[in-house]
Amino acid sequence: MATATRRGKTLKASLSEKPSQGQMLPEAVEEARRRIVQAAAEAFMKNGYGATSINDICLQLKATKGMIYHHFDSKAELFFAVHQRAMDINLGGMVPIARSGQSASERLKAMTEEQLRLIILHFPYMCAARQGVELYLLGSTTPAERLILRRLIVRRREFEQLFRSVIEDGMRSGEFRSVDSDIANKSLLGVLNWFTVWFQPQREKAQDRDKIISGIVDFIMSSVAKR
Amino acid sequence: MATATRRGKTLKASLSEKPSQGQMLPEAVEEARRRIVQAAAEAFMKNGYGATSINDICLQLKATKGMIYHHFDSKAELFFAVHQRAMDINLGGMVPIARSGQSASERLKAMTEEQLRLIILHFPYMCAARQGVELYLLGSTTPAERLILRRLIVRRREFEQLFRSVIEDGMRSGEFRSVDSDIANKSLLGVLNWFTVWFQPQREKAQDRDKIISGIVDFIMSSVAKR
DNA sequence: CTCCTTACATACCGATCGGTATGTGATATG
DNA sequence: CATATCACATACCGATCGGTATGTAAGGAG
Repeated sequence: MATATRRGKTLKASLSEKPSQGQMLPEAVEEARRRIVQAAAEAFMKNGYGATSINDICLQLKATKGMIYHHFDSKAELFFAVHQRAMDINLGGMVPIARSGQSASERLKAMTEEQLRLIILHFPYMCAARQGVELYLLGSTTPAERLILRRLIVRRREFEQLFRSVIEDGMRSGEFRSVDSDIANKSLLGVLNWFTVWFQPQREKAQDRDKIISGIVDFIMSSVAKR
Repeated sequence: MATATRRGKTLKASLSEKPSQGQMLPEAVEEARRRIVQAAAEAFMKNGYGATSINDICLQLKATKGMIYHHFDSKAELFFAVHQRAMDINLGGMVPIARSGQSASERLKAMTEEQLRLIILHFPYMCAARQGVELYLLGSTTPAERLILRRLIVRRREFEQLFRSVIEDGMRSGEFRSVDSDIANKSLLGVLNWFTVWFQPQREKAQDRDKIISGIVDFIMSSVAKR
């Protein structure tokens, strides 16, 4: 179709340096939103949610406040989008492993390993997500923000529950020693979450990363292994 | 001396509900500073450093901005005082145990247990201190703030080094299995630091607290124990 | 071509921020 | 008594915040 051809050209044009104004394709709009969320994630990582201004994100994005508010209603909703994306990544990575037919210890090992890789690969998102959890748990939010955060925390709990289930599976099957699964789970997540604080993606080299990952996996597996 | 007697009376008056104005005793000044730092710690815990305004602290303290700025030059210095106090508590608790003649595993167990108790006991300070570490590591600070934070991080490292030394002692003595002490240390601290995020002092009852503490200690000890 | 919508950019708003300048009442000093 | 100082309280400042109102250029529809 002629329309399709024209659309194809418009799409390519919109994906180049300067996107065209006026009516855009859904894909181009999606791309614009994606870029904003990416810039927001990086800004939130650097400054924290509270200390990040919309202007900071504009600077990162090399765009204006008008553009951001054209796509997102508020700073909170932008943070929501970042956190949402992080949970998509997390759940998308963990669910297949959790549902695989492997043994509990194999699954736990694969999950922690993959989770650490995902954190490194999507570092700004994961940093922002951790901040979201902190904000929610410490309860320092406006009612509007809290409403938005609540939805995210539901998915977060789903994510955390995956680890807990595997721990409990391992205890039932006798692979793991007897532990308080709730405490073990929170401690495990503490190790992973704190990783987003001290790890510096731009410093560490690839081989060091593998060492770090295997070291943390080792730490966690040992904490639930039988003596 | 007559002077001493008068001073004694003034001190008592200053420690009551409404402190007297005009010239105050050093002890009373110290008490005023202590109350400000306490209020600041609670505010920083609730809202985070960036999102906490001096007015928030005033509200918590039921005082005015004038009073706070009479005792502290800036918000950063106030945060510094909170973090400093937290490190006093931490080092004051850990050093004696670390230097005791006990075995590495006894020391590690005692240190984590005591650290968790200290976190619960001085919760606002510990939450603020964790935020300080995050702020520093993520590097989102003004040059002035960074200068102040740097001094704190030195003490923080001293604190963290205590755990690391014990881990290495345990490996040398054969009490612990062979691990990457740096990774194990950071993971251990992750468990402790994340505890300040998910633990809610006002909810948990005393007996539950003991269960939580022993659960976390168990998790950590197992992670370094020999199979 | 005109007209409308989209996708921004620009200019601006009230609120709030950290910080300061100044006023005020109590007390120590001489 | 006068005077100085301390310990605040009050009033205020420029800067910056999240958010909005409006202008404008680029398409698509007819």
